[in-house]
Amino acid sequence: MTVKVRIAPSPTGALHVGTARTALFNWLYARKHGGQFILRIEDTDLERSKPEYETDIIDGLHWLGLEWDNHEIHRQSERLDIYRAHLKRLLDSGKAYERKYTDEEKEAIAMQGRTPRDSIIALRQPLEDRDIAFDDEIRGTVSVNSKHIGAVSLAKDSDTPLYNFAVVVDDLEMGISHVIRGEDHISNTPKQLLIYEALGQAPPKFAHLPLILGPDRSKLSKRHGATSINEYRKDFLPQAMVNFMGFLGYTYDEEILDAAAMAERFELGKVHKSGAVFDIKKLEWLNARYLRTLDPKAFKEAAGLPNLPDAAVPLMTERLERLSGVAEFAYLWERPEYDAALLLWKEDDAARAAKALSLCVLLADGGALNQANLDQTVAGHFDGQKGSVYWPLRVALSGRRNSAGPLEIAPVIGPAETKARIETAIRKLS
RNA sequence: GGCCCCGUCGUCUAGCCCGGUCCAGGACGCUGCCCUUUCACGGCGGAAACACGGGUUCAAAUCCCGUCGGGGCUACCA
Repeated sequence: MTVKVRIAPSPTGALHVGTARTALFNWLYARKHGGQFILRIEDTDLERSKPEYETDIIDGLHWLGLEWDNHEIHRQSERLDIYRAHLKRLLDSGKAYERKYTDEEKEAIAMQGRTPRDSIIALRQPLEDRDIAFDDEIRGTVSVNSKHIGAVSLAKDSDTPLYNFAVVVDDLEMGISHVIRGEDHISNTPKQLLIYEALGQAPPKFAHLPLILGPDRSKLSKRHGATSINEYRKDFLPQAMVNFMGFLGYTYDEEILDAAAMAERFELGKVHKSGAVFDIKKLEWLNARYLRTLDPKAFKEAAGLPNLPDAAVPLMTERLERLSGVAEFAYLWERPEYDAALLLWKEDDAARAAKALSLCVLLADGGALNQANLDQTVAGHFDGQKGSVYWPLRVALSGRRNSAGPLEIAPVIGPAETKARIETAIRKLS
């Protein structure tokens, strides 16, 4: 069977991590089987759909590197003719009908603050009770009795199809082989099965992915914090994000692997059944790992610091978890502000620190500020107390309680700036 | 409420299908020590889980039943 899958986001909000993860799994499955991966924008809800959300979703998918087939974007709003034709057939054959709302129903709708219409086009459902079942690729058989399935609404009118109907028609028309989507759609599936039946067509295979959960184990949503992929772009590398999302509902033998490697190993049947909590700590750990593998050019681009000297890169990547953390390294490109007291190592006094720094200036002048000479200074003048020399020197260069080492910083800022900063420190001590 | 899905360390999970090799393994996080001028990296340790109750069996995290718990859905949204 030719594999053809799709990601079908609705442009009623920015790209949600759940949607991104679903996109990834679909992409993985398509890659694994040499199939196609389609992007379909489900914008039948005219009131809530916004072009800027569509743009955001597309940008986010590009950022993650989840490219879809032919770069073609299918929009439901541009396929109205197709739904209309199918709807007409259903109406003509009596499989669908115009369902009048009762006064009670209208009242209930009005209670929700919407103005009710008089009728809707619905599926005419069989009267007898029977089990509607499907074989989920992840969960096995899922079965629901038809009496528990409510009215299946198809369209508001011939020009405005509703979700369940549009999805079925599109999946059919596009020849989708596997519908891989979130678990929150399980209860829609029996309704859609009824529509396939009315249309006289065989349904595709279904696979329902476990949900991504917040710390309280409910479906990840706004109240848990950032849910939009956009909000992660300033801190995380797309490779880390993809690697992380790949583990939300699946286990690979290795911890670190890229999308192509995941695709090789991916099997639908191995997807987990229960929801996974989105653990930002693990994402940070992964991100740190990926950051360290970046070459200077790639890092500078990702960090938005095009003018950073290459020598500064390893020093930063070894310490960063989030991209926005680069601010902590401002001492590499601007002279730091700090309190003189910070220059004092443990019980050392200003005189001792000043003496250490003066010796450092001498070394810096001679272009001899290196470990061997520094250690010699420590041994010769400071009773082997390395901190008495290294600490004030480091603070002179970084202005921080915590930072990279002085011998790492000096080459980055250059000899002249190094000397100037040490002299500034000595002045602070007098 | 009804329907559906799920239930191994705090979190992601291996093991469960094909019962013994599991006084349950790995990773993140937490934590102790080492390295060390600080931070980070790195190395070596530690604490930490089979939801509960029955049953089947010589033997159950693994099979069966029940209970409890959590979640999803219940639109003229998707």
